[in-house]
Amino acid sequence: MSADTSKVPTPKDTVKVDKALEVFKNFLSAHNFRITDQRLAIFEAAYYHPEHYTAEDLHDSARAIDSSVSRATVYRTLPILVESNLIREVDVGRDYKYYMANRETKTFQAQVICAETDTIYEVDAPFMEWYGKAVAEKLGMEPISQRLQVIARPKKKV
Amino acid sequence: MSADTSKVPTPKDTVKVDKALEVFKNFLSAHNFRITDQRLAIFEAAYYHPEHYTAEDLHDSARAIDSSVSRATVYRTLPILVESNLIREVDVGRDYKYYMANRETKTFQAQVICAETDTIYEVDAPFMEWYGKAVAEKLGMEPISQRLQVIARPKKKV
DNA sequence: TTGGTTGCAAACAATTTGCATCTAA
DNA sequence: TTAGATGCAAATTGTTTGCAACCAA
Repeated sequence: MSADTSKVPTPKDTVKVDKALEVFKNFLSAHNFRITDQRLAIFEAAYYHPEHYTAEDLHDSARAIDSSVSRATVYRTLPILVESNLIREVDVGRDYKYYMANRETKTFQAQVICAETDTIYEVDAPFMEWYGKAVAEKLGMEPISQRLQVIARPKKKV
Repeated sequence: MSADTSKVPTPKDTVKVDKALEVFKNFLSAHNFRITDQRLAIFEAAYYHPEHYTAEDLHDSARAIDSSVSRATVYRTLPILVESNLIREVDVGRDYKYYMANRETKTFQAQVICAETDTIYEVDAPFMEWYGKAVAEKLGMEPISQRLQVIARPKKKV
């Protein structure tokens, strides 16, 4: 998350932080959206939040940075963050949505949801991109996005 | 769907209809649930409904059979139908759920959702069973269920 | 100055639930 | 007879929206 206070941030950290923040600011400007304290607080909370989080989680985290952030503004800012590709939505079929930072997106990822702990794991699933394309192909279509989700339980040790 | 009215139902049709109904009635009895007119109407509407449908769609269809069926009873009966494996839930990430009859389930099916028409297509995806297992395996888990969904658009004709 | 933003509270929409009444077994 | 079912309407819950006050550009 935020820099370890026990030492000065490394140049590398600074560069990374600035890059994402810059992307966000540029995105706002490019769309004639204003750069407000609330949006910056939500960005910081959203981009550096570890693991998956709900809108409510994000509301809490953003308030810790700027207590004036309202729930409505969180909900209004989430689509902007998703659109700018800084975070992504992870819908696992609950009645609320999860989000997570897009810090270092590599290959396609599937979600494995543990039925016992409800934890959501992101797992590399490199073949999916191709396989989803093959499935869509059967209907003469091309994929825009896809998701593979596996509800699973821990294997019993033998 | 229902028998062609231009001819007498074949013995085969009759057997199929009776079988599903019997499964439902047996399921109810086995769980000490009562066999009511409303549940029978909902079963019939749910099991013979073509394609995917929402709870609201089902409510309409069931009312056409028995006008006394309330929305609450539809919602209360859906889990029973899913549990008895006569229908299955198809969650495509909207704010309401879809259902569809489990008439002849063969291999694993993926959903392809057309971004232009919103139509949901069920497509055989025989490898998924194995692939989902492989993905869960990476975490030392075994799959309980899985879903592959592809949002797609029609390919442009060249 | 002014058009985009905000917080608040009310509005929404799908689904669930409390309760008095009904009914299958 | 009686435990389970039903319809109705109210409640729930995550999310959206109208609006007057605000404020970034």
